[in-house]
Amino acid sequence: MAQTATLKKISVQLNLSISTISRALKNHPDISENTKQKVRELAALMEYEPNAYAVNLRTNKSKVFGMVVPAISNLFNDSFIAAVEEDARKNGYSLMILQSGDDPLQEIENLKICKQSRVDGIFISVIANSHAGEIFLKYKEAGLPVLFFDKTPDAVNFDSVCMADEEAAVIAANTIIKHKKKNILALFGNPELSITKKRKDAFLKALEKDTTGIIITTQFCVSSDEARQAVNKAIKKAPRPDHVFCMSDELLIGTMKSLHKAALSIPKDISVLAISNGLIPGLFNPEITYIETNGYQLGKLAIKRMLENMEAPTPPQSIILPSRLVEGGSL
Amino acid sequence: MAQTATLKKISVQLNLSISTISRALKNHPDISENTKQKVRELAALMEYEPNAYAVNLRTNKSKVFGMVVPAISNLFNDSFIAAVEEDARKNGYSLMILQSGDDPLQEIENLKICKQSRVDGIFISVIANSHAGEIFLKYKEAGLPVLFFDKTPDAVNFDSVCMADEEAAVIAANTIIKHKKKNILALFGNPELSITKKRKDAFLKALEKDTTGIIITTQFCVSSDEARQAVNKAIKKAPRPDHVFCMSDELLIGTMKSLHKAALSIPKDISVLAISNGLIPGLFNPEITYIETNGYQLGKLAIKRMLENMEAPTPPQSIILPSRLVEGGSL
DNA sequence: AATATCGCCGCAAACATTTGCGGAAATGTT
DNA sequence: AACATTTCCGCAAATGTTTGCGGCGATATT
Repeated sequence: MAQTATLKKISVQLNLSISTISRALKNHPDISENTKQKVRELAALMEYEPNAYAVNLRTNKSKVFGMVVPAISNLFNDSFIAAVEEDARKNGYSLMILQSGDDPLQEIENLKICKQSRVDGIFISVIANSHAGEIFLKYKEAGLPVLFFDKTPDAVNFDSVCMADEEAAVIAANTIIKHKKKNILALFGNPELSITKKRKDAFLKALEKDTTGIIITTQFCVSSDEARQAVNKAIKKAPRPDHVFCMSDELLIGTMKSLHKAALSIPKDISVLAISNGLIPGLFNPEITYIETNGYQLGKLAIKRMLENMEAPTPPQSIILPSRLVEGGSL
Repeated sequence: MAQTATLKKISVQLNLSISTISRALKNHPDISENTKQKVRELAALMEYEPNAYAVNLRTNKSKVFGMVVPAISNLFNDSFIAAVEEDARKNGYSLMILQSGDDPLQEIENLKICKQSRVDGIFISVIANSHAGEIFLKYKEAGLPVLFFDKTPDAVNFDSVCMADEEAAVIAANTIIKHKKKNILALFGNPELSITKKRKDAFLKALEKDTTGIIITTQFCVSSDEARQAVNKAIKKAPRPDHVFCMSDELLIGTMKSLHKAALSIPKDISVLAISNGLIPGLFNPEITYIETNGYQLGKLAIKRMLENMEAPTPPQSIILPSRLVEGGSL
């Protein structure tokens, strides 16, 4: 209950001025070693801690980053966030997290909260039908760094950190060709997202190279359950697809539930390939072959870029994390 | 690039005092409707936003909660955090997240960061060998609310929100008895955690009631991989266990990898039961029967409790969320 | 001995906001 | 017409910290 210590309280005890206390605690050369010693001792005794708000007010810096995501609880986002938090903390920054759900208004609201909280920078993965385009521009002009990750708008001239979406899709397509699959069910996420378009276009284009007559059925699913139903339906048709491609963990989960229920054997009856963070594919037997999208690594890149921006403003960059195939036994 | 608007800047434009602007924007009755109108218009035009730091400095409130967890990326924690963030935001609060890893010093450091950031309250799930006991006491005495969730120290006189750990363990034990399992491998997490002790003690005690001669082997595993190795070893022994109990998702994952590799059929060769958030058990075929620990629901309870505390300080409560059995086909 | 240098420290303004108090003008009351 | 009340607004202090500038005594330089 002891009142929290302030510079002033220390100063009256020691019969010194506030400025001297301040300088002593920051090891300013103007202050003699003698008084520094005294000040430090009393400060430690009184458990002095600088009032962050006063500091922020004075310096106009908060040492806080804002993180705006559709949802925290997501196999990709959570590891991304974990990585960003780790390195932010190591560099004296904290992370403030806001979820947008799938509500464009909430996303805008969250950006405003970041602004009002005077964060020093914003990480954002945009929602499907984001309306926040002009806000990004405005913030940027106001000198508030905005960094997009994973799900980015089509805006240029911003920092962004993404998976190699096209590359991943191409690897997927080539893997499918290599295994001579002929009747493909390809599941993609929310069609409003540019990440979906990119992956789908690259996937289809890469498959076109195969001239042996592949049948491709593409389907958009915005939830695990939609994927399950899509697969349910597809495997009842004749001819049954001999392969399912899932562009995300969510879709993979739905797919596997359907295949389990239908008691189809993988990869004998049907093969499976996904783009994933890696946890989920490892749970099945056989393990699912996947193209890795490493949220943790991406987070490391993102925070690195942001910290560079804190040092000195640099021209915007698009950073892309390469993909790699991790072989399971599902194909 | 326009300098951010302040009360002062509005005041000079309108030839009014700063205090009048401040009061007008808060709809203070002292100010005439006429000038309120003018002020509001100009404020909107200039895109005035109150400087959070100045407000916080003045009011000594931050509208920010701190969340200290061992790790964000965790099937339980991430949904807990998501729930807390949702309702915090709805009530005008933001969430600042700090990860402790498994480093007691980092945990203490994170608590200090919370204090220095002048958060209005702290949610914390402690790490295995936490050294932060005295700090909690000190913060509490200083009027900074601390709420424990999930992994709590043995401290009394604090708010805490937990799963019904004993109850879940008892349900598990009874389920095992009901299914007449006789040779049980029981996997528990970090033995330093009180949650582990509680679950283990309750589990063993409930199994004692069965007098038909059950063999129980308990094992502590601090990672998914340790669980995998433990199961690997156990199933090679004769007689082979006819059941594996896992107190967490992490252990379940390791267990399933081992069982898959050994090509044991569930539940014919061996049955499985877990305490889990629900996502992972649903991925297997058959789905794993589990006792539910709902991080999301727990988060809702936690933030509700914290917000009550903001209204008016209330005596500490221990809130316990009941458990329920969710039947899969693994038993 | 006069001047320059240096070590050590305090004054005061600035950051943006909130709020108790008081004051002037306008209106209402006898 | 004298007084009381109400309406509307400004002054100034306070929150805790940072920092440019200047000052004073002591030592060093010529």
